[in-house]
Parts: sequence; structure tokens; C-alpha cells
Amino acid sequence: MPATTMEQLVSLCKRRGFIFQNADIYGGLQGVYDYGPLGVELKNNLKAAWWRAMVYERDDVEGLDAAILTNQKVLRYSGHEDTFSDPMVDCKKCKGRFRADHINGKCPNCGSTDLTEPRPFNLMFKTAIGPVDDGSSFGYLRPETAQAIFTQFKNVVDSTSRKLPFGIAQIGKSFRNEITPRNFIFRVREFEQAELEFFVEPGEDEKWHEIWKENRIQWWVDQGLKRERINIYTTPKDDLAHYAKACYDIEYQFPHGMEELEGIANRTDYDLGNHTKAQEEMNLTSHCHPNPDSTQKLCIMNDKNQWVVPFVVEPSMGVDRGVLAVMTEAYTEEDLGEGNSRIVLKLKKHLAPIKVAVIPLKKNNEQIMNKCHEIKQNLLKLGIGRVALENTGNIGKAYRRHDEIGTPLCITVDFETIEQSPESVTIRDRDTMEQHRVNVADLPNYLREYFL
RNA sequence: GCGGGUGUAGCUCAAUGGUAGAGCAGAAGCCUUCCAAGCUUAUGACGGGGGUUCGAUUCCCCUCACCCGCUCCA
Repeated sequence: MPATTMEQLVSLCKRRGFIFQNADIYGGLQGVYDYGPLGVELKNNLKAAWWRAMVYERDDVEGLDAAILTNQKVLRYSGHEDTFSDPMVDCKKCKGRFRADHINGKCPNCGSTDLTEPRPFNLMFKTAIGPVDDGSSFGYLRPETAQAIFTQFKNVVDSTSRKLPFGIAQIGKSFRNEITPRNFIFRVREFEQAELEFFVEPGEDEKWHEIWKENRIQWWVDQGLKRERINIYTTPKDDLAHYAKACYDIEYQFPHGMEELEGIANRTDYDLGNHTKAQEEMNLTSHCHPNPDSTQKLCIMNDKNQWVVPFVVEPSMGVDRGVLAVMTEAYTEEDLGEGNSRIVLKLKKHLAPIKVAVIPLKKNNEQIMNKCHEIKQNLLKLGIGRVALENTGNIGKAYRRHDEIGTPLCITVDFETIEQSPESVTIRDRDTMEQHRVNVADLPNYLREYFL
């Protein structure tokens, strides 16, 4: 039974050091959170799993790590300056435009109540660039990582000799000045995205859209999400983002409801078309804005020796939402009988923040403690991830503690370890609570096999 | 931003117009302790600011943050 309330997760996250409110000591900052010692491990593990699946285990994807500060023109030609913005309403009578949240259903100009539905305007963070803050030189914090992939398209193609179809993957922070940050790390103002822009021959886009949908569902299942808690939502045509021709949302059953975890959009040739020069030569299918500023033709030679502007299929995942989803799914309260219960974070082992905890059966025994330190030092060299030495003193409590943070294996050094030969320890499994003895000399191979 | 709710130790909660209690967690120590809640010791809080009052954690105002709805979409 996964977590059913956000409070369970918020409490665990703070108690154990996964996620904290940003600027907590000053009362916080709305919609901004920090990842603590365990949270950063979990998030890094999730990102690494994505990168492995997207880049290392494929031969048709390149990586990119672009800047967050963004040239104004990028977001002008991308269409974001026009559409990505505060909710505004127009007065149908006097044609005035006002922030929807600043008026009360009534035009402050003429008093009419005949207003349009709220529509968005400028949700992007602007920042002064350079020493003088007089408004003459500014950039944006990127509202999505995608745009740099499009603007660097030609450089990537030229430096890697890629042919269609191929993709460019990127993980990084994005910023949106959301009106209402809500639901813990689900909707926040600073967040991390993992995006793949997959470039295909026009006409092949719908096929690849289906392929990526299935691929991404399977990836989420591999991260531990149950298929029956995942829903695929097909965005209705009139509800699509300004760049998309079609979009699937991978939704997950979060504590606050079935909500989007990842969007898989067919962005057509809209983005490359908007950013390319010589648009009139490109046979664009999208309605692109005229672009007199771009200096590059964002097209690629296909196998028929034609220059084409590729279509783009974009799986775009919210990393923070991913962390929230795997934690929700992993959170388990188990009744052990006789009034006993435990909280277990049943994370997949590749996601677990701490891989192994070394625990002394008795912490004030010098021989046992020395052996614990020695084993831990040896395990650190394995490259399996974090290894912790747990010395709270009570063996039962130590197990419960590591159940709660999802540590897959606990190694316990007991009196047998130091009194008998060959040296052996017990290894306890987080989910089954079963344990068995392993010789200390065999630990490296045992753990390598288990984790790698 | 609007409407509704909330804000007491790290977590979960209690009490009160007159100097805030507990459980768990955390720290130090005890116990040849393998699955929480054994013993000892010390430690820890009224989100922030202003007002009313002899006195405010408690009443009022403002602010900040969180939760629910409108909205949103990674």
C-alpha cells in the first residue's frame, strides 16, 4: 500500500533528510525546496537511471548540458514571450487587459463584467545581465530545457555527424513563476527536467510518438511504479500547448490525485522552424513567426539528399515529480503483528540513497566497532554507492531506521564475527527481513553482484 | 492572486490572558541487545512583525509559509 497522504511523505522527508523547505529558518520561499543528504542521492540516482536508459543504452542519442541563462531572442522566437505568461483577462467591451488575479470579475476601466476567460502571460523569470540594472540588458531563466537543444541543433549535428532519426538529451533546472505552487515538490517554481528531443523524418513523427510512449511507460515501471497506478492521458486538440500537435501525458496516482509525471509531445517542426533562418526555403508545416535574427539553417540532409527540418518527439519528465512518485510508490506501512509495525521505503535498489548499512550488534564493544569500520572502509571502494556505518546502539532500531530510508541491505557484525574463523557477518534483506551469514572475504563479490 | 483552513521542540500532538507538557527521534553513557517503544543524564518549541492589555503562545491587524478549491501542466 503506497503513501496515501502527502503529510506522510513530507514528514518522512524532513525527519530523515530527503527534502527541506528552502530558506526554512526565514519562513521559507514559496514553491522552492531543497534536497537534503538522502534526497540528493535519490534524485541523482533517478537522473542517472534516466541518462543510462536514454544515452548509454542507445546509440541514437547525444547529451547536452546548456546554460540556464537564456538570450531573450531564444524565448521570443520560441513563442514563450507571447504565450507563457500571467493569467490575464480581456474586457470585451473596452478591450482593456488586466491580470485576472487583480480584478474581481469586473473591468476596472469600464465596469463591464463581460470578460474573456483568463489566459496566460509572462510566467518567465527575467534577470538583469551585466553590471547596470537599467532594464536595457536582461535575459530569462529558461522555462524549459528544450529550447537550448533546438538552438544548438546545428552545432550538435555538425560535431557528431548524426543522421535522422536521432535525439539530444538534457537534464537541468527550469524556472516558472507559477501562480500557485502546490502539493509539496509537485508544482514548484524551480524544478528539474529531463528532456529528450528526438528528431525524425517528417511523416515518421506519429510512429515515433507511439514508440516513445511505450518506451517511457516501461522506464517508469522499471523505476518501481506499478503499471496500474499509471494512466495515459491524451490531451484534447484544443487543449494542447502552443508548440504541440499531439501530446500524451504519463500520469501517476500521487497522494493528491492522478497527475502528470511526464509529457510526451509531438512538437512537429515548430521549434526548429521558429529558430531557423531562411524559413521560406524550408517547407515548414507549422505556422512559425518570421525570424530575421537567426544565423543558422536548422535542417539536416536526409538519405535522399534533401535538406529537411526534422519533426520532434519530446519525452519530457519532471525529475522532482519522479522523486515524489517513486517515494509515494515505495512508502509502505507494514503490520508486523503484536502491535508492531514498520515503515519501509521499498525503493528499487538502484535508487536507494544508501546501499548498505554496516551495523554493530553492540556499539560499546571495541572489537566489534573496529571490525565495522574496517568492513565499511573496504566496501567504500566498491563503487556501489553510499555505505553507512550505523551506530545508534540498538540493533532493532537500526534496522527500522534503514527500512524507513530504503537501505536494501544491512550488514551486522556480531560476536561470531570476531570470535570465529573465517570471519562472517549477517546480511539482512530490507523487504523480507530475512538474514543469512556471508564470509567477510566474500562481501565484495556478493555486493557487486547484487548492485551492479 | 482570490475564497476557505492551518501554523506550539527534528517528528506527532497537548494545555493556557500570568513565566508551555508529553511520546518518539536526536546527543552522551549503561546492558554478549538480531528486529521499535529497557535504564541513566543532559538538550530542545509557541513562523515573523505590530497592536490591545499590568501582562499575549492564547484576542486583533499585517506578513510569511503550508493545506483545500479556482488556475496550472514538468
